[in-house]
Amino acid sequence: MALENKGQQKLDFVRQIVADDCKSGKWDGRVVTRFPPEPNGYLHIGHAKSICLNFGIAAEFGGKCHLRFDDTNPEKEEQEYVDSIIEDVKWLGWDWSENLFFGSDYFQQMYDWAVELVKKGKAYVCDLTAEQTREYRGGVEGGKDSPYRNRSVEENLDLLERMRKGEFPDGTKTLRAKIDMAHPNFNLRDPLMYRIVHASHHRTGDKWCIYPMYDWAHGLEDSIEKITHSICTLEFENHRPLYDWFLNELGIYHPQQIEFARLNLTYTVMSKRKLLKLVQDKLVAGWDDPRMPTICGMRRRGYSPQAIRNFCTKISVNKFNSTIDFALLEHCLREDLNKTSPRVMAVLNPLKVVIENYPEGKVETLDAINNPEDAAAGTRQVPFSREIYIERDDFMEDAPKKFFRLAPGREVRLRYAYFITCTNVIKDSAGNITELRCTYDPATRGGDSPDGRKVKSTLHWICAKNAIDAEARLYEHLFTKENPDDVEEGKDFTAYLNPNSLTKLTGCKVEPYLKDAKALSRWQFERLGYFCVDTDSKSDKLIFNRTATLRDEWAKIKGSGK
RNA sequence: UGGGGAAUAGUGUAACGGCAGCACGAGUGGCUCUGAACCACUUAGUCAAGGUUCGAAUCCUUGUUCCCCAGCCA
Repeated sequence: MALENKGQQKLDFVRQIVADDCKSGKWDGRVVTRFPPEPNGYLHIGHAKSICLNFGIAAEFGGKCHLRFDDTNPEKEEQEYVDSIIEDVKWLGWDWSENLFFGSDYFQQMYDWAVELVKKGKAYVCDLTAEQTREYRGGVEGGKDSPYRNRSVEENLDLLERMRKGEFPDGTKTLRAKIDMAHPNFNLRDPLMYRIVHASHHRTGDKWCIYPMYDWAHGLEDSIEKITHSICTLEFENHRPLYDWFLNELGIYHPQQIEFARLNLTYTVMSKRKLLKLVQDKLVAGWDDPRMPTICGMRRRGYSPQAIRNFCTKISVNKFNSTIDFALLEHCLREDLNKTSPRVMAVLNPLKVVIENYPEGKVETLDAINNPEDAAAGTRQVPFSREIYIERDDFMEDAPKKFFRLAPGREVRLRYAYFITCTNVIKDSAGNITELRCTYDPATRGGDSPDGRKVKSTLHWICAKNAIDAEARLYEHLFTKENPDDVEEGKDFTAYLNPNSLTKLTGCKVEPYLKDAKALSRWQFERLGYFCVDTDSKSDKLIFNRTATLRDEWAKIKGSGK
């Protein structure tokens, strides 16, 4: 496992704490972190930040990182999500070894500890309804004590036991910690520990009808697993006093909670609720729609695990909210894909070219380099004949000065093949260009001219006789706004969905070399971008997702109107 | 309004009382059988005002702005 932080002496604030603790011997040199997802949705790039932080720290400091499902709410959690989360963390390249845990496995221990707190007079059964509980909690001026706050230990013990046994309907009773109803931090105003929910749990079935709240459960889970550094997001900062209170009252092993800022990305929504809405309202094709910032969506789009990990290293970790420029993610993507993706030629919008002085019926094969960044990737053979396809965008009848590509009378190079010169433009009755006539120079075979003359550009092309048809799916940002939540009163984040976020192109032409390309394999289509074989692709119906375009100088010139 | 956090180029992130640096983006040029990659250069910053100090992004004071918290969600 490559350590992205190896040799990096600047530690982020979390790693600094861990390093200091290792030095002082606070945890006897142990480092144990955990990634604790709730299995109620698919993982996204924001989770990747947390995953890389937790697993990364464990790897760098010679510790362990647990994968723990925080499954304390049976009404929202499903096995489907457990499976996808396991798959995604694995795909990102992290390994939890035997340390796969479920919060629900600790339900009995949690209950025993609750009984202990009741016996200490630190917890009580409360009969207030949800609405009353809210009223009693109060506002900034403070709350007031529940009328059930001073029940005897015996009565509380009896009621708690009967809650567990299922004697009471949902919502009629709760177990609450007895702390301080006037505390300025709302989380300490006698927080709920258990609520009654007669629902089947994806792992414990109907064994339990009371379920622990996050604040009660989470620290206990960390304690049981002997976590050293419990890393969570900023919104739990207000909960830390409660995290500490429970562990102190119980007098059990007490990890340190550390909070960091969650990831925000331009042109992206990150909350599970919003992603779920996109899926449920069919605004995207599913959780793994390549436009989604989910791990499975990005995988299908063609992102590599390494690109995502490099990105997570690069953005670092901090305590204040920030929004990362999507361009940085794309930079990390291209950086990795450039090194690792085999090159191939494909024509997205074909324009037929007939090379008039090339012998009819002749087919020859030419050597092409698979990856100029990686000599070990070797070479392949590309067929060539009299009729080929080039990209429509690579020809202009009235070419401006900065357009270097093919135009009437102009000579260009066909990659790995020959120099050709455009001699004639053929149009249909509506004036659309349907075909180009060219001549070639046989002396330039392979792409070099013996007389040393230069051409301004090199075009990709596909031999018409051997071309394979393919579909290409081109993606843009899902939203047209950098911040999709920045909308007018009364609208929500779906108001600025990009109508052009997906363009399906059929009739694309690709090299025969791609005939058996495997699902999810990643390629660079030369001069166009990085593409990934879609999971729905078949050998007789190839589908490619455009992961990212190549940086495109000409597009900038064209776009600026120069 | 109570409590908890935080502010460094357009964006992100370093500098831990001692030269404000790096990356992305943007721009210019070089190179090129990918207008890619690569290389060089340019651009632009300490929230504000006071104070301590030989010296402050860093310490102190005051202010400003932003984020989080009143689910029987996590």
